[in-house]
Amino acid sequence: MSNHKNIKPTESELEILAILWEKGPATVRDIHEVLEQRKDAGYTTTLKLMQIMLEKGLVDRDTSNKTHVYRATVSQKDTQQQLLSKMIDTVFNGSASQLVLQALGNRHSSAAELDAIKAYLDEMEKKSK
Amino acid sequence: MSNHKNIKPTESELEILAILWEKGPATVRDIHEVLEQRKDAGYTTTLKLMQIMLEKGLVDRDTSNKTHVYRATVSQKDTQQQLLSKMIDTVFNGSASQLVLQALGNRHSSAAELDAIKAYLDEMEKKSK
DNA sequence: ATTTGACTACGAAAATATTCGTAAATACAT
DNA sequence: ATGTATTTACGAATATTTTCGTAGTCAAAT
Repeated sequence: MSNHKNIKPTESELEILAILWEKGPATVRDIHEVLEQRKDAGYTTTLKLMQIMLEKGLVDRDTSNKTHVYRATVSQKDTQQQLLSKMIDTVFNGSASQLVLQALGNRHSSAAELDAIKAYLDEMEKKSK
Repeated sequence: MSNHKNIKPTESELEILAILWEKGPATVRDIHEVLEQRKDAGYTTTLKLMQIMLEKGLVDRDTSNKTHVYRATVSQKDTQQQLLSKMIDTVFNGSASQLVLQALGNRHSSAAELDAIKAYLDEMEKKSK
């Protein structure tokens, strides 16, 4: 029952969220240093983006120190779910399993990962009986 | 080795592509009638979008009759792959299997679909030996 | 031949997203 | 205290996407 709000981050916002999810709470500079490695954007661009994300409620921040610390307010899982759902609907004809096969097909997954998926499938079938 | 180009349709373009993939070649009116059911956009809006898609090479068209017939030039599969890849990278920490579990979790898939996935996994494991 | 209706072309407005420059605030070192 | 470096705030320029109005074309019906 987690979350009913529509999470719709833009492309750039998603990149920032991803970093926040991975590293946990971080400053603008932290984020910017990561982004800098793949794109070239100015520092204030990152800052502005994060301020906009604050307005939208995608993040909040601790302003008790001069250098603010930002934190994602939307969970990675909810966001994943949201985006997946949309993608399945629009690009995979509404079929989750079609997406699954496609995802497994063109990526390498370790044997352990595959086993985990199989175990999960077994679990589902058991429950559905 | 189908396709090296970067397919990056916008949100609206993707909706149109989805319809073209499903119905095959279609006129602007065909597309618009489908879109009309979920959003309210004017006819010329759809037309303009499709003209832009033509410029970008996402579609081509048969102009031998007055009413042009559009056809997707990018395949559904290539587009799926492209979008999936990006999504896995940015939202699923690079792990395809993480995406798979998430996709299976919150959607209903039929027993037959699940079996198909399992069969596929078995196939992969066999080959990797 | 004229009207009517459906179509395309196209420019441009409106909405949204991205980028950046500049100013003000703060902390720290000299 | 003054200078330096780092930060935030914020307006505004730019770029991109979406929307639509208007004009012109064509074919079929009157």
